[in-house]
Amino acid sequence: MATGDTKQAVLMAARSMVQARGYNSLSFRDLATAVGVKSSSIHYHFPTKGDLGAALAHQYTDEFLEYLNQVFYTSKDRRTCIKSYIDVFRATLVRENRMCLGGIMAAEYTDLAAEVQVQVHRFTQLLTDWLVKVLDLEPHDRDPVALRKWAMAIFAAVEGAQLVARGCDDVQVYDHILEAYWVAGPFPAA
Amino acid sequence: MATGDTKQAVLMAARSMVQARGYNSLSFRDLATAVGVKSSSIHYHFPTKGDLGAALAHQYTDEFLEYLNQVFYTSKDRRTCIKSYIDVFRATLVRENRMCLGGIMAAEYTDLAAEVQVQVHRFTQLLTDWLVKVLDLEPHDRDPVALRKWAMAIFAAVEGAQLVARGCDDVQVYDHILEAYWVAGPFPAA
DNA sequence: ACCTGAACACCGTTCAAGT
DNA sequence: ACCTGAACACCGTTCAAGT
Repeated sequence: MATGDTKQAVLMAARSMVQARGYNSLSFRDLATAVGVKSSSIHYHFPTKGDLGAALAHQYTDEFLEYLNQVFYTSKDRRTCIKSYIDVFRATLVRENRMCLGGIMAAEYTDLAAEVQVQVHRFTQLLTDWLVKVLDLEPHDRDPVALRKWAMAIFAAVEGAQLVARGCDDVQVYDHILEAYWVAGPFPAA
Repeated sequence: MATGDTKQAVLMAARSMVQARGYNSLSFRDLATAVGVKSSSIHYHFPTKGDLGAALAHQYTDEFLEYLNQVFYTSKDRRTCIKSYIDVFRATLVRENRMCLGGIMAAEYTDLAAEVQVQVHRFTQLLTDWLVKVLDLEPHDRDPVALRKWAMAIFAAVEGAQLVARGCDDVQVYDHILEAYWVAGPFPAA
């Protein structure tokens, strides 16, 4: 086996396990079995579960953003970008009712090691940065502060739709919620 | 100790523990220590962790709804009802960065016992029922199907705001997101 | 450099035993 | 009716030992 193969295999296996069952349910022994190694070997690459979780979230954020930036540069259209954004979250849901790593870790936040919490912040920050960039593609009347709040609102609304749809075990729920978002936003005007 | 006291004490302690650290992190031994009894005693009242989780979620939903119905009957005003709804979710967040039981269990959904999953569905169903009732207080142009989607959108948007704010460890984030929701809903119109 | 086996204190669960 | 202690197979973690 080439150098770094085990480490990458662990990260890959861990990612899908966390997205499926949550970070707390992630077991070094299950992980070891999946990769074909002993649990103590995983501790060689990731001394603590926190180290693994942090590496996992960091890599996840990077790849997520790489994809989003690709979307941004190929479309340069606000509505298309947001539609693609929505589709990524939908796709994870379809894949065995999985959830966004950032979302599931936010739910488990209080119980996370400090180094993992930092990665949750980083994920939220970088994704809302991207959304700000997208919203800025077309003219609007919001100042920078209001714009960031708007981006966070979109981020939260999509995370929430995914969370609720997962709880309903039904991707259609995700579609219905997003349909309603498009119509008028979640709240009554007056 | 009077009859049923231990059982109720277990439910109360378990609720705040789950809201703080998640269902998966709930430990029968911690719970036993908190209540002042041995872990095997808890199994007398709740044979499995699933039994405890289901009882917990059921009671939580009932109390939540009792409060919301109180709000509904005293105000009978759409905007006031939704503002109260938002405030309840804010209050749980303020209390030591806790989260809605329904939300945190939705995140852990795949790992939950079937009887707990059912209670997650029940929570979602009854809260959106209440939101439908509230939205119906004032005239609108949506058919029953669209109305339910609207209610689910509000439900998801608020859950999402709580989730993201928790991940940021900052109640202000919750306020900012809801501020943006009120302005125009999360998505750009055109 | 990378992996392992054995040990530690934890977990949910079971069950025979106590009152 | 309610509680307990001891046992079971599981956790993450550590560490001395192997190659």
